[in-house]
Amino acid sequence: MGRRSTEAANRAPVNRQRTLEVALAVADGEGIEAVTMRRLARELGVEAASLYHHVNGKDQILDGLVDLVAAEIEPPKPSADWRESVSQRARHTRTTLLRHPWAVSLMASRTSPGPATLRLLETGIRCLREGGFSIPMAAHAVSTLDSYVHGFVLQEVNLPFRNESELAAMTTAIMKTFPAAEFPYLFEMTIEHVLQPGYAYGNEFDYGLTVVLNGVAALRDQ
Amino acid sequence: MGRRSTEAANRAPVNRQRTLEVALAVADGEGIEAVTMRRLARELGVEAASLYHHVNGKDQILDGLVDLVAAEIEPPKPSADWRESVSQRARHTRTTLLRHPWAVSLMASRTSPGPATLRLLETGIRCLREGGFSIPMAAHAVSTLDSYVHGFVLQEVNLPFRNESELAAMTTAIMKTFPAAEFPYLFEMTIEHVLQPGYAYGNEFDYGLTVVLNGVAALRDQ
DNA sequence: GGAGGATATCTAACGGCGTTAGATTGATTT
DNA sequence: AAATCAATCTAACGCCGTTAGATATCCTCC
Repeated sequence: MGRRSTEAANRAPVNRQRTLEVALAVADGEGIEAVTMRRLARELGVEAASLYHHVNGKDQILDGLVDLVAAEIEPPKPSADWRESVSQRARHTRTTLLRHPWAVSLMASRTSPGPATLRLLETGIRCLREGGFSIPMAAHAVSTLDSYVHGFVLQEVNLPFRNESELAAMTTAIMKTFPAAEFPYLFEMTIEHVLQPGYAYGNEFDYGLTVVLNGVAALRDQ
Repeated sequence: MGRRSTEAANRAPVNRQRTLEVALAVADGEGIEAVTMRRLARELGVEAASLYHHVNGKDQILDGLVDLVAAEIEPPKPSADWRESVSQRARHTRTTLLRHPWAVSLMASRTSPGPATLRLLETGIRCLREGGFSIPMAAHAVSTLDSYVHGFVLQEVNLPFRNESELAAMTTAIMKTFPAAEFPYLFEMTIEHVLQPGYAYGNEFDYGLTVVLNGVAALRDQ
């Protein structure tokens, strides 16, 4: 009967790339845990088992997602100033990862890097090497920088609050659970810094980035 | 019949703490994905549903695991030198997390911090404050440091190789997949640095830590 | 000592997951 | 028209976290 055939014809073809696009949309919209074979299949108008003709398994989908996100990270503009280009790369990495909050943990845990992931690394090393870093110092520097950026964003995307009042609610709840005498410095910082109007954890990023860049600059001239 | 009763008597009592101990052992031995309600129950000589009388759900077990690991991180020895104590705290954090490779991602993603987690944070802030950091500078510093440490260990525990020869196999495999002209700096660094005898990614930690400490020191005197 | 209630455990099931085997369909080529 | 081949389907397997409700064990109080 032709019904099935017209349905199939009206449907965009299922393939690896379309599957990844759908997976990206689902992950962004409802979190990475909503990315299931059955869900992607439904989204593509197909049954779960059919996906295995286009993709080796879920792991390959996750690898593909990571590389999609890596590809989205805008490379730094060429600059004579290594500090500027390295800093740009770090900031672009962060903003991109914030758009795909599920991606940080995934990037670290995936096993086989895709082309975009390698390109991102290449870019980082290039900025440093062209800025005068020796090979070993560039290795130290890129490891330090990426560790900082990934570590920061990892914490940032997992914060259990999304605005100042939720933060206030959460911190005061924690403070009520424990006697103040037990964590004097923590409570002091909470009250006099974190709970001050205008505080946002994300603002710490630039301070830390400057710290790391300053430290890394010393490596260059070593 | 008394058989069941003696069995129950011979069995160590099931409770929250024992459940967490078993969960820790299973996670260390076979990875966090082996920590399932059914598995923990089997390990405790009980059915899965029974666990729900001692624990609210799997999330609570994961929270408990994170705090167990946090409690294991040895606090730095009191020292007049903030640099030394902060550095010790960072190194202890790393070595502990390396003993429980599943813990890094979990620590970041869990929502409600336990007492040991808070204590660890308190310790970090105290080292800095007693070392002469103002409240805002201590906030910047502890965020930067912990971001770096967690970020580094996150990459470290997810490395898809465990020794020099596996690293060599993997890197050469990657290099064969892509044309050398595409990633010149990356390949250069791989060949002239990473593949040199004695290289181990873990050694980068101390370089980065020094970098961050140097950068953070400038915050203090700002 | 027995009754009653609390606590702990059990069995059974629900809906979901990734994955596989094997049948079926549809289009393309011979 | 027959044969081939890729794409899809149905059905199932063994896991998962969690819940409802029956059952067993233990402690307390009369």
